Amino acid sequence: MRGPGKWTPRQTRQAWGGGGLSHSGLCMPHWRLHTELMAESPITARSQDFAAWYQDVVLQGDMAEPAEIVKGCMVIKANGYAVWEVLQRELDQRFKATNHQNLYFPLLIPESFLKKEAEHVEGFSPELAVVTVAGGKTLEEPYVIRPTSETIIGHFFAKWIQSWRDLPLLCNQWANVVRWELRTRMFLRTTEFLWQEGHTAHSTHEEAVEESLRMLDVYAEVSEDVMAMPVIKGVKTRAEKFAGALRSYSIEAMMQNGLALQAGTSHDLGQNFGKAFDVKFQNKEGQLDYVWQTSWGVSTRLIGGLIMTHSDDKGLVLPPKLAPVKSVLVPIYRKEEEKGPVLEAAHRIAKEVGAKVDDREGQSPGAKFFHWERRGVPVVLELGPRDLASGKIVLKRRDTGTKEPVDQTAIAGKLAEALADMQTGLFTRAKERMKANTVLANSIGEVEEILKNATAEKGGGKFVMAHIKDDPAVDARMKEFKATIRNIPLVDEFDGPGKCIVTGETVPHRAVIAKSY
RNA sequence: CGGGGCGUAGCGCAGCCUGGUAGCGCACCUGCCUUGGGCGCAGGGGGUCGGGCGUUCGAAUCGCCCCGCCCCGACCA
Repeated sequence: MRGPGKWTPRQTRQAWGGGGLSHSGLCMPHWRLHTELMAESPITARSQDFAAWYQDVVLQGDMAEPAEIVKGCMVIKANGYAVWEVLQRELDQRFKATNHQNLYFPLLIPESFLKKEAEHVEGFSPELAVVTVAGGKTLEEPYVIRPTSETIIGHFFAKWIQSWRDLPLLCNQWANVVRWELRTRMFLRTTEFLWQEGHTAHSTHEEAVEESLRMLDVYAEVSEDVMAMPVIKGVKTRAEKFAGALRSYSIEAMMQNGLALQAGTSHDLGQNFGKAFDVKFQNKEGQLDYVWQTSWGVSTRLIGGLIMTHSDDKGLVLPPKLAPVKSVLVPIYRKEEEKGPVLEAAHRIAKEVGAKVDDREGQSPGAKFFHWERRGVPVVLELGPRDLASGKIVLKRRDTGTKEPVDQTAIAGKLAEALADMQTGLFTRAKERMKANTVLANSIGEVEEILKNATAEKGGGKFVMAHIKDDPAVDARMKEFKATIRNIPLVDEFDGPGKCIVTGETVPHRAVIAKSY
C-alpha cells in the first residue's frame, strides 16, 4: 500500500513546480538517462531544489525515513544511527575528559515545574506535549514530556547541593526530547529528537561562564576536527537566547546553500533556575547563596548539518573520522576460475587495511559502486583479475571522485593517506565556501539588498557581517528580510567597533546576520 | 495554524473526466547467464486502490466527511 505519508520524489518534484513532467530527462547527469527505473532512485540536483536534494540524500543514503504514522517523527536507520554513535563517542570522551559524569533524569516532568521559571515556561509552552491521562485515570497534575530538563534537574540539584564542597556539580545526560513542531525536516527539526544536555552548578558566576565557554569550545572542536564542519562561535542576542538563560552562546555553521544552521548551544543560566528551584549552598564564609548554573546541548541535528555541508549530487559524503565504514573493497571477477583468487586476495587485503568486502553474489560491480557511493563511504577499493596480474589495486575517493591504481604492497599507507587528505580537504573546502559567502554590510539597505535574493535558488544565502546592536527591537527589524542575527562572534575577524546600522550607536564589532534553518 | 499539492504492489507511475471488480516499469523469488560504473533471458509471488459514510444492480472511478504526507509562509535545536 502506498499508505499515508511517503516523502516521495514525485511529491517533492511537484512541490517545486515541475509537475513531475520531464525534469528527469532534461538536466540529469547522462548516466541517469538509462537508470531512471533503478531501485535506488536518482537524487535531485542541488541546483534544482536544495530541499528535495537534502531529502533524497537522507533517503538514498539510508540514514533515516519519515515515521509516517507518528506526526513529525522519523526513524533513524542503521546508517544514520551509526554516525550518531560515532558523534556520541567523540563528544562523550571529551565530556569525561572535562570531568563530567553521565546520569539520567525522567522523561516526564510535572507541569508545575515548567512554570517556576517565568521566561522558561513562556518560551516552551507552545511546543509542549502533555500527558493528562495515565493508568486509565485523569492525572491530578499533568506531566509534560521533557522539551529540555533544566527544571527537573533544578529540583534534584536542590536536594543534592548543600555546601560549596558539593560544587562544581558537572552532569550530562544522553536523552530524547519532544518539542511539538509545526514544520519538520529529517534530522534538522523533528518532533522527537536525540541529544545530550549538560547541566552544571557552580559557586561563582565566573566559573559558570568559564564552563559554558569551555563546552562551546568542545562543540566547535568536534564540529571542525571530526565533522570537518567550520563554525562561528558567538553570543546569541537577547532576543534569540534560550528561554531562562542569562546569556546563550552558539556555534553557527553555513550549509551549501548559504543558510545558517545553529549546530550547538551553551547557556549561562545565571541564578535563574537556582532561585526558581531553591538550589542553595553554604559558601566558605558560611553564607547561603544560590548556585550559578549552565546547560549546553547538541543534537541529531548535527547529522543534518553534516549532510548539508559535504554531500553532493551523487549522494552522501561522510568525512572519514565520522564514517562508520571507512572503506569498502569490491571484488571483480568474470569467470569462475577468477573468482577464487580474487576473493582470496580481496579478503587478505581488506583484513590488512580494515576494509569491508562487498562479496554479495548476483550484484554487478557497477551496482555495488553506486550503492556505496550514495551511502557516503569515503574510499572504495576495486580489485579484479587485471589488478591481480599487475599487483595493483584501484583506490577511488568519494570526495574528489579520483581513481588511482596503487601497488598492493603500499595500499595500507595510501589508504590512510587518502582518508587523512579527505578529512582536511573537506574542511578546507567548507571553510572556503563559508568565507566566499560572507560579506560585509554597512547599512540596513545593504543588508536588505544582499539578503532579499539570498536563497539557494537565487544563487545562495550569505552571512552578512554588520555592526548591529543587541536589542530585541533591532532583531525584529531583521524579520523584514526573513533573517536573524545568528550570533555576535567571540572573536572579531573584521574591523572592530562601528556604528549600529539601525540605531547608530557604537557597538564593539560586527555580528552575523543570515537566513537560517 | 493559513495557502497549495498529493495519497493505486516495496519504489515510480497509468487507470478516474465518460462507474462494470486493477495494470505497467523497477525491485523481490526460482533457474540459467553475466560481472572493471546501475547485465540479459525465462518463469513466479505480491494490492482491504489512505480511512469512513453515502449514491448505484455495481465505486479506484461520482458526492460528503476525516486522516496523513510534501512544499510555501507565521513559531523553533
